[in-house]
Amino acid sequence: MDGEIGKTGRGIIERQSLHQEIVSRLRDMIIEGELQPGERLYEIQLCESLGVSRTPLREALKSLAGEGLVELVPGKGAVVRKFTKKDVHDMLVVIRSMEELAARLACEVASDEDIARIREIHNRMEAHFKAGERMEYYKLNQQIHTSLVALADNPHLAAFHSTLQAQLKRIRFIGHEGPELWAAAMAEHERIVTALEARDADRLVEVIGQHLHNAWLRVKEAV
Amino acid sequence: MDGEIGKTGRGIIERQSLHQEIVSRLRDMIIEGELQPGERLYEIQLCESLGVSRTPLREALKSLAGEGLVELVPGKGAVVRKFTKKDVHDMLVVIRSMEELAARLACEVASDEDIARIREIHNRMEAHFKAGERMEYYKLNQQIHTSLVALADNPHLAAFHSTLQAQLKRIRFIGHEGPELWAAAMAEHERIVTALEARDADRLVEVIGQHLHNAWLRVKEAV
DNA sequence: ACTCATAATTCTGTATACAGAATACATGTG
DNA sequence: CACATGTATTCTGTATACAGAATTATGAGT
Repeated sequence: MDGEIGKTGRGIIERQSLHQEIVSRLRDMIIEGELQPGERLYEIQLCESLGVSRTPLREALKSLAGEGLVELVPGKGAVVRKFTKKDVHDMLVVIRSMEELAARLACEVASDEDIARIREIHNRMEAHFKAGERMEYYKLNQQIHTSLVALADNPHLAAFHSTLQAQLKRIRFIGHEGPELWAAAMAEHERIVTALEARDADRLVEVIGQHLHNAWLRVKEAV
Repeated sequence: MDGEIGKTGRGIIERQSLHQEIVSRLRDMIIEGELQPGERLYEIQLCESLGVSRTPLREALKSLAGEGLVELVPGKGAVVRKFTKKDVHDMLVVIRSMEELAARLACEVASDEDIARIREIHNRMEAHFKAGERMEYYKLNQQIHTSLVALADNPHLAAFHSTLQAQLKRIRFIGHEGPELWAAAMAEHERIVTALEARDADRLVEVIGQHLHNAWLRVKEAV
């Protein structure tokens, strides 16, 4: 594979700052489980596999620490952050509250076009669901939640939501629910989009709350 | 003044990692307005004033970028983040939602001793209010909000709240309300603590929501 | 064989050095 | 005098080098 990024990306786009590239690269490695929770990150080792020197790598690790994906132990270095069951629960409580807030705001300020776009994503997601394409479904699932929060037109809320979602991604990646739970999640999404289209804030909040409560039930055993 | 930190702190405590020291030092400089919003941060200049080399300084800037206090413009470096009126409003909306969530959780899980400790902080704050000691009041004000969130026993919520509070600190620092607004804020705090002691979640949420809504009214002109 | 001490190695933390990009300034031209 | 262009300087981005701490390996003593 040889995934060096040091000399790639020189083509059409003038490269979007090496820093960002290292960060998102490492983020993906953590989320996809290539770097496992609790695993110590040896700098030189990572440098070689990424084709970068230590200085930018260390800076990237500092950024990831800010996102809560790695932990910096002084004198020991970086470790992939480990989440306990309580951590996951706590995070879901917070993300639920954030999405509920976003829901209320979105019902007020979102344009009809924005809402239509959500419906469109939802439809595509349903297609992947029916086709049993887990990965594609999963990605659109993330996207629909992100888009919903974006409708609230509150960048700060969106930022917090985004980092929380990144932290949870790793967990949800594991949480392979069976077909019946999957179908239930899909149905919840349908209710969410419907409530949004009706701009029924109270109902939307209730449905989203339920959806994330169920999300906890779905993953709680897996953690 | 000569506030170098490169060779200090070698005494009793073995020094709490230079990185953290630089970060909190810069954070203070930003919050207290020594580094003004929009101001470009020249690395070498900062290095000299802090007595540190560029490498750890740059790493600290990356951390601060994660906290949202500085902005990293690729090819240009770090700039103290500038907040618009909408930014401040958006942040207060989010922090309000977080504190409301914390309030509900706190009413359930907080111990009587924890609540008593909040009352104790409140009393000290009231004393400073009566004595007209703004700075001491201000610090305890921050502390009481932080402590309230801590009662919810949700570290993730607490972390987000903390970074938001840091970002807002700079603003509130400016927002010097007159005596009558100050008294109103004090009265709101009294109601908050009372509701907490009664573990009346609904009322607590309402009062906190009002308090932060008023906080917006108090600072909106100053931004 | 086990334990403790000591040496060797490895890794982190920091400083310095160099290359490329951005900015500012000065000079020349219409 | 305005504007463009070339040059010089400054700053960022990255790599390398060195010092100190942590970890692991080694060996002597019991």
